[in-house]
Amino acid sequence: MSAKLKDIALKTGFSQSTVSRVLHKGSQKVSISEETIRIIKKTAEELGYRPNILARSLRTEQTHEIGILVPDISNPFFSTIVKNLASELRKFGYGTVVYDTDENTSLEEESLRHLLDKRVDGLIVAAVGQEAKHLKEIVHKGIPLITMDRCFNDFDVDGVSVDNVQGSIMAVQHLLNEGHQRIAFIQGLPGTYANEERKKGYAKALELAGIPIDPQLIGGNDFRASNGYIETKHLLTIKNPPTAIFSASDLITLGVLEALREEKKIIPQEISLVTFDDPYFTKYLSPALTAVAQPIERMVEIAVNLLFRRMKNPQEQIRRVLLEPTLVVRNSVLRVARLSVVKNIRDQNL
Amino acid sequence: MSAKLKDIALKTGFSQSTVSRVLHKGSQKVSISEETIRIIKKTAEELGYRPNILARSLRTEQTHEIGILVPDISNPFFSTIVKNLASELRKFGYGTVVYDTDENTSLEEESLRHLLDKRVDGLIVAAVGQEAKHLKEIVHKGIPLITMDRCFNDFDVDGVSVDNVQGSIMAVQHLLNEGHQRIAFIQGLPGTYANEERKKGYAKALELAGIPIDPQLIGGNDFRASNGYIETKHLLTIKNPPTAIFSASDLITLGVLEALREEKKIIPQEISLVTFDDPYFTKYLSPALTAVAQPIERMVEIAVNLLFRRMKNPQEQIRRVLLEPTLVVRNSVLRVARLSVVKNIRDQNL
DNA sequence: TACGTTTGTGCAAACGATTGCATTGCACGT
DNA sequence: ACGTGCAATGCAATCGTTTGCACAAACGTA
Repeated sequence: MSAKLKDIALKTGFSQSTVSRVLHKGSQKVSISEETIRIIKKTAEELGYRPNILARSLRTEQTHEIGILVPDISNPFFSTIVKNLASELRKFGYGTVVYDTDENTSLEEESLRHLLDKRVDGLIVAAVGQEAKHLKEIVHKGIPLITMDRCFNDFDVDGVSVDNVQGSIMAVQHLLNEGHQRIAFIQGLPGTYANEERKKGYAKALELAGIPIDPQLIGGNDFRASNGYIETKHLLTIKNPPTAIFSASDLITLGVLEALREEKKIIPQEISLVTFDDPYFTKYLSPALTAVAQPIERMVEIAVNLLFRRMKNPQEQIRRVLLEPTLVVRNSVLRVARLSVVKNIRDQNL
Repeated sequence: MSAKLKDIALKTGFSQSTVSRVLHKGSQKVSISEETIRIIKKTAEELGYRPNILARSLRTEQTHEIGILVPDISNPFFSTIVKNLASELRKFGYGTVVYDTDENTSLEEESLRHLLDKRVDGLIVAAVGQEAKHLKEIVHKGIPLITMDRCFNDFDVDGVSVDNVQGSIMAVQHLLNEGHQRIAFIQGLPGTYANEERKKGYAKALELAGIPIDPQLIGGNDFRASNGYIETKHLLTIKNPPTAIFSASDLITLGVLEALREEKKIIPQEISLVTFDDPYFTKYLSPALTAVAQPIERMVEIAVNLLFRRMKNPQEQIRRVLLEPTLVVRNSVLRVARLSVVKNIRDQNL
């Protein structure tokens, strides 16, 4: 179809090798006369030459493509990550191949296989997170892989995540400082790194405050809106309901909001709310939500950095970076009057 | 690295050709003995053979990849489209290569070039929409291309979009039916297909109602939140401000909400709002927004359908599909009392 | 028996680029 | 005058698959 090296070679009278060397300044070892370079470049231009990257990759065993795996690209958190990753990698001349695993480990395995079949030069993975076996295999094969956002305790690999424990602590301590004592936690998918860490932070904050954990106040089983909805409905029916809810992700929070509206509970007057994650629309909700924000740009930058470092030097020591989240205080938490706190405590003692 | 056809050939004693024919049930023309098939498949399994798709594509001139171009993947509308497209195409054994053009025509051209370099088998494009020249070239080269959501008047190519004129008419007529007379329109990027069509619908609805268009009530110049913010602020300062705002996209609407909150305008009591687009969080906003929803799943399905049809038969007649949008009525529009309507009209006559 | 036809397999040429190893000519030093 | 070295270029193998063509054996048929 389009022009190839051979065509240019034929037209200029030079050999294919020379043409190749001119057009792809690769092997700088050999020198070529200025005149030749001029002629070849000109003819290439005229013929509208475009290299066949399939052939090139086949030969060089490099695709200049990075595989990206995310659990749900329709989630703004991940689509923003993808967007930033693509633009960051472009700067270095790398393309991206994105797969959505739909929070599904077996789809994740399949995607990974495809990515390997495509011979990507490296991988950046926001894993589903329940299993790391397939990921371990890849690292074992020597393919550069960075985990992002989601990582594993039992899998020592380069990665960057936010400090989930810390984020939860910030959220819960904020609630405590505002006078809340009965704080519910609606969790995501148990067994995943993010969820366990966030739960740990919740527990830690309560422990530090000397408040015993009430198992009734912990519920939920996945990261979806429906989960938030169901759990909230349930929390409102228990004997001594929470005065505040801390929810483990933005989607869960949307479900919480829906349930609260249905039950005509006003935020924050009747119940307070803090959420993990801070997608771009959080501040437009009414009330604007107090949220634990993750530094996405920074995370992306570091992930790319780690990846290139690993690609350049496969022997390099493993690095795991933990970023600090930020608590963005908006209007979804009510300051509980001291009186009522005292009253609460008295109630409990009765 | 991994096993290749040659390895299997060597191990089994058959030729590479035979192995190839067994493993890739391609050319069914030739027959191969059951026994041979068994042996070869078994050895392939044992060696963990995975075909090198670079070599394959180089040879067959088919990549089984579809290029997808969207103007902003961090926008839930497009990320949902991408997600659905990927899953739909997977069913047919096709992979996807996604590029984000960042609403930037020159980046779109560059992405297109990359996609062609990658030898994708077809393209589904949600164009930036100001220029179609580069897209025309591609179609001219005979590469299957479908436009989606964004299309062009002066570019006759297969495509599927929502009926933007109709969507606007529905939105504006709803406002009119609820008694509004002064309806502002905050538009997106002028010159783009979607914007012009939406503006046309706005004008048409007013015309049908016999209401003259007040240029003061039309503003805006891109699809971003900041645009909505600025225009709203401005609209609130004019002498005879609107009682309702119709905004041309979800992002613009977020800007509108921010401005209205800053100005302490209560929706819908003090000002009504209808928005084009209906991302998943619209119903969680307070109040939940009345919105023009686009049938994304249907659109994706049709786009894929059109693409395969075109790929199968390049000569097929061109098809442009227009889908009906839906008006989702929620709580952001106030029914204006008849009295005040009459008063409005009297005021205008004075 | 002789001659199509079918069945199962192999040979070798593509696909388009890269690159180690020649090869050629020329300038320079001795 | 002769080797030495460098600059500029070409040869040809290679990456892993696919596939048209050839071919041998087996089979059916008259």
